[in-house]
Amino acid sequence: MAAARVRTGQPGRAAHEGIVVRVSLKDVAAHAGVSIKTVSNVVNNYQHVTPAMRERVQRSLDTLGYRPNLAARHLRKGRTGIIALALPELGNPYFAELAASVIDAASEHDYIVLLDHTGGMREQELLVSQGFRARVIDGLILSPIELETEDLRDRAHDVPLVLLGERDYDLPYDHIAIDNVAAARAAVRHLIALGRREVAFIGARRGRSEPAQLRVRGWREELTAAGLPADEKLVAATDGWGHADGALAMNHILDSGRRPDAVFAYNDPMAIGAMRVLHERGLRVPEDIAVVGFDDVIEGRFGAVTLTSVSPDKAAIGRLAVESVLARLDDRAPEPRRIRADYRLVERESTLGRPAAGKATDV
Amino acid sequence: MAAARVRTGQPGRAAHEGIVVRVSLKDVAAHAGVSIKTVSNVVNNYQHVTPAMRERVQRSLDTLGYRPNLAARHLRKGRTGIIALALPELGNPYFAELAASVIDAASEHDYIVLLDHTGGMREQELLVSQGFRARVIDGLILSPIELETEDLRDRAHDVPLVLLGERDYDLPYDHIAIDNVAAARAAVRHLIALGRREVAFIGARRGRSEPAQLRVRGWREELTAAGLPADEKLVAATDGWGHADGALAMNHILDSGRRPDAVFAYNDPMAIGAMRVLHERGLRVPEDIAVVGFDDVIEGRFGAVTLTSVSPDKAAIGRLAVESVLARLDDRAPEPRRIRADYRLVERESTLGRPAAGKATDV
DNA sequence: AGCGTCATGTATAACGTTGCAAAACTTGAG
DNA sequence: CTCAAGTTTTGCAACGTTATACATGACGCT
Repeated sequence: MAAARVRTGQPGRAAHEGIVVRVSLKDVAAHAGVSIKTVSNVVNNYQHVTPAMRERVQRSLDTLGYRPNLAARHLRKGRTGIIALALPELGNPYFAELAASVIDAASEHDYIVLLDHTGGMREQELLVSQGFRARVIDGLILSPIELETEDLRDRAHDVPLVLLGERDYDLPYDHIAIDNVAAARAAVRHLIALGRREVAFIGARRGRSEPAQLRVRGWREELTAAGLPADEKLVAATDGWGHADGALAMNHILDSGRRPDAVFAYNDPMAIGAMRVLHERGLRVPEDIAVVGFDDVIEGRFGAVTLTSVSPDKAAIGRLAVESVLARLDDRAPEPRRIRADYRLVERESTLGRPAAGKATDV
Repeated sequence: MAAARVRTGQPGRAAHEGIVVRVSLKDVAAHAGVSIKTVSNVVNNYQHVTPAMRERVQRSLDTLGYRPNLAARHLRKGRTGIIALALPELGNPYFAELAASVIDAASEHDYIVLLDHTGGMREQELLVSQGFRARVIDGLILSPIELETEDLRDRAHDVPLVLLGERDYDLPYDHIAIDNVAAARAAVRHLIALGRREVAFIGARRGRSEPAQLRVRGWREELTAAGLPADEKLVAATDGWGHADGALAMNHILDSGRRPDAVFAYNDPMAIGAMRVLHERGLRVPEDIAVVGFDDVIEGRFGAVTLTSVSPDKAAIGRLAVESVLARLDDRAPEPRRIRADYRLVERESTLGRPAAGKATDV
């Protein structure tokens, strides 16, 4: 009962008994006996206000419990204090952790985050990028999967856009990502250094847009550099990027009669799905097959076999994304930039030691 | 260059070359040669507009590419079209999946979701519940952890609040949750039916507020009902609810010299953390120790040992939460209600079969 | 003393929308 | 042909804020 919707007919009366009425600058001005603008000046920390006046107004502000009406402020200033973050899938812990990092970074600048998910579907991504889903935002951070260059080219919109993730567009937008090719090469290099010779890649996306292409390229380049064949038969394409897709892809490779001694997965959930399949089929990780994932999500650290993974600096990515949007909003920010975030390879049990089979003679 | 911030000095000019200028009702009215209000009427599907007029205005609307200014609309109507969702931790996949479900449900009603996370900390939860974090919202869905009854009692606010989760407050707010006691009892009953006699509980929260108390109670009640001792020494308290906390708690119990034949964890991440510890210490799941989790997150289905778990109907919870908020917004909605969502127990490998030790004579 | 300069406070006009009530039309009955 | 009773359209005010430009007064410098 206490907090039901209550509104007095006469706006401007002070709050009492825990019931809130909206109090506006006008009310505060009346209470303090000054003009509305002066109250506004105090609220906005305008420079030229005498300490005495400031204190007097502040007292009224506190007494009445004034809280600015953001809609009005927005209408006047054209700013909302909200940025949107559109991610493919919240179910993937990488994106969930990234979202948390963006929310925290935004919060430091007094910005609030409106979260949306696209399911990685072009249609949804288009809607988001055109601003049809959320229209009260100052800026947009988008992690696209299927979106094409032309979809973004004619984005008729003045809301600053910052792109996240692996997709690479030749367009004048800020783009924040780790160096996916280099990171993939580091992962494959690690496997090769362990004596692995047949490295499969799971998670190349079906369809024309090939969002996973940078990681596939890294895989190919590193194998080639090591003088090993980059056998495209060992690249398994999938429809999605979840645990189940990883499991499917792993089964697919094994069913084809191949028995790679290492697997590099597009991301951790897929790697974990693949490991489950290996377990079901009696293959040991890492002895028979080493596995490397991507994203370093928390669950990779608690399986029966902990997962080696490429670990992007999520906190940095979130922070950089927010800062880029805000910079562009304020017309600071030079040319659109491609920003590289840090990453590192975290080695765990899934790549511990040399292969059992290939090195059987050692035993 | 194409989509940089561009604004003409003269608002009201039509869009051209992919550059957007803000076009208002006034511009459309001028273009169509009618009053602003008539355009507004068309936009809002007002009843008394002749088809001819409607079409004429619509043509101008389309030509100029009118899009309503939500700030102005909000200022006028007092609605934003945004509801906030405040969750403890996005890193926990349960909450991530729940967030996805809320976003989808809101989207069906043309509402957008502002996401916040509290870290499960009272201070943050208080801020959120008082509306200090997000002030542009029509309603709030909050999943509290540490918040106390008194914190909510004097919530001086007219924004509808809907509570989610296990915490139970005796306050006039809608509250959506599964029957935690019954669900916990079902989990424990399942363990007992498998012949387990010493069931540990991990994840009772330290501190006075005891957010996990309902599940602990279910554990206690079911054991007692089965004539088994509910040994409080088998209840492990933790600081958090992540994988690491589960691992810690499991180690704690084993280090104390106890060797339960089953573990019921507060949630899946804790259960998985516990299973990792069991694996490290050479205990087999489920032969030596059966494990049941809570929340049925996706990762539980892909470990080396898949996890039996209580599966709340997340889609329903999200939908019910959104509907409750909106109902209260429209002053439909009777008394504040306690709504029970469905759940079921999903049995997987971690509770497959009878204990190896206790039933050794059978072999 | 006179003048310009600067600090401080204020009145007013937007921002784009919708509710209200009145104006301008239609229609039909008498 | 008039008038009442609609139907359709319009004008105006208001939502709460801030930018602009102006008014006031204090101060320092000739």
